[in-house]
Amino acid sequence: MQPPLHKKVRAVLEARIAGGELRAGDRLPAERALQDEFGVARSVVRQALAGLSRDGLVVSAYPRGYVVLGPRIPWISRLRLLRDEPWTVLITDVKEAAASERVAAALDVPVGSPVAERHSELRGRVTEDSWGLGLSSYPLDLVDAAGEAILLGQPEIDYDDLERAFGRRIVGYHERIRARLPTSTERSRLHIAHSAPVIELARISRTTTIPISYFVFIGCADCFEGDYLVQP
Amino acid sequence: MQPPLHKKVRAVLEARIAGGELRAGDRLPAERALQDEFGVARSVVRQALAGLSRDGLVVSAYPRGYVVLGPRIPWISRLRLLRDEPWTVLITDVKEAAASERVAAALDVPVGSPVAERHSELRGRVTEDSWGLGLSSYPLDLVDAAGEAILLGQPEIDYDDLERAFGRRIVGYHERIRARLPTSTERSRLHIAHSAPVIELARISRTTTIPISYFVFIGCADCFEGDYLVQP
DNA sequence: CTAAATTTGTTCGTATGTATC
DNA sequence: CGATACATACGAACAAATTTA
Repeated sequence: MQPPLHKKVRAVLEARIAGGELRAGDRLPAERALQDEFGVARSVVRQALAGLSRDGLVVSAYPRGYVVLGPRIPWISRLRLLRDEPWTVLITDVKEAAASERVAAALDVPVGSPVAERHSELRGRVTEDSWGLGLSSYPLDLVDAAGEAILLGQPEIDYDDLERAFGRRIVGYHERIRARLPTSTERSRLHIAHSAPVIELARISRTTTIPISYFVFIGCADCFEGDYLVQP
Repeated sequence: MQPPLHKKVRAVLEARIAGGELRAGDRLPAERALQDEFGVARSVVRQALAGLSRDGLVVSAYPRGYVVLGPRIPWISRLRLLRDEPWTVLITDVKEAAASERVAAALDVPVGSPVAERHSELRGRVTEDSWGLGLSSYPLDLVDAAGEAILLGQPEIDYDDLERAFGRRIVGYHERIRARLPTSTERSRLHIAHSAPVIELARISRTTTIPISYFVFIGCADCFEGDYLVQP
């Protein structure tokens, strides 16, 4: 059970964009050129491009190729940062915890079940302002020791890691965006006023049968916007 | 230059969901069954299903078929209504106007150019509460008389109408979601408190070269959430 | 101004893999 | 274990739109 080809192609292109090899405004090589380079069918290349387009990294400039839009923040690629300042992601805490009611409902496990929690924070690199708070939760009663090591030990986790930890393929995720006023905790951690709204993104990643990850990100409403490219 | 097949298939399935022929929780016919029914290739069926899935109307329940999630509000299908009450859409005003700075920037036309404006309102059918306000703007200097008639005359406009009015294919759109506090006008029209945030969705539809529609929807933050299904 | 080249979009057909029941 | 149904993958051809020669 190896990862599908289109994911590999996509990962390579993503790395080239993140690494600066392809910059915003650049044109991607033509589909047929990528087809030849990777030795795959054109449909595979197109699947990869569709994925990059969904995440806002590239856009089709038909019929002049695909244009790079620029790098995004990993795992919240559909939230666009409205600041020019460079940012940094801090993993502030990684621990085992008992599932709260909300997490339990999202992950479809009993309240109090063991979950891995990964707290993160996004902040500006210059001003050191905190722009957003993240929390990922993973059900621990579904993984073995090796999986637990991935979820609780690694500095960073991407989707491939997640699939390895659970030994299952992620078939999709469901993302919800809401706006609301901040709680007092959020106000103090994000240093925002009582009346400044926050934007909340909640994502449940699913295998074919069960949810395996619940991610919530809360950011200042004036720092982020949801950003979706849709091809009808 | 007729519309692509996958759009036709999608339109038929959309109509079946909107019309109640397919209800939430139902399973869609298998891809191969649809392939036979419509007499198209399976890739075409899959394109149609991918589109429905993006709009939150169906979801893949691999490998048990596609499941219907239920009808959505047209042209804001990616905003999910958080109320159970039935809703209704009112076209409150249709007129020619001069492009404001914001509209002009979005549509890439000079400030003051003629645009068609379509104001709409979404409200609960029982309580008659107003939940959201919509405004679509279309550049009029790019259409002929027939196009103008469509943009300024028809009761409802969908994407096919738009393509007819401009004689060009819409290749995609860019949707942005933001949260903010309401303006005084919005407060009074939506009957919300000063501190209750609103969610703002802005969408630019584009042909290959130019934007041809700018749509802004503003809703109470506690009435709507962005709702995105992503298949990585 | 026209024609060719380029590149994505659409569509077809087929085959095999994989998860669920 | 077999049937079902989606996921992945290959290959090919033509259409449509833009740029270039």
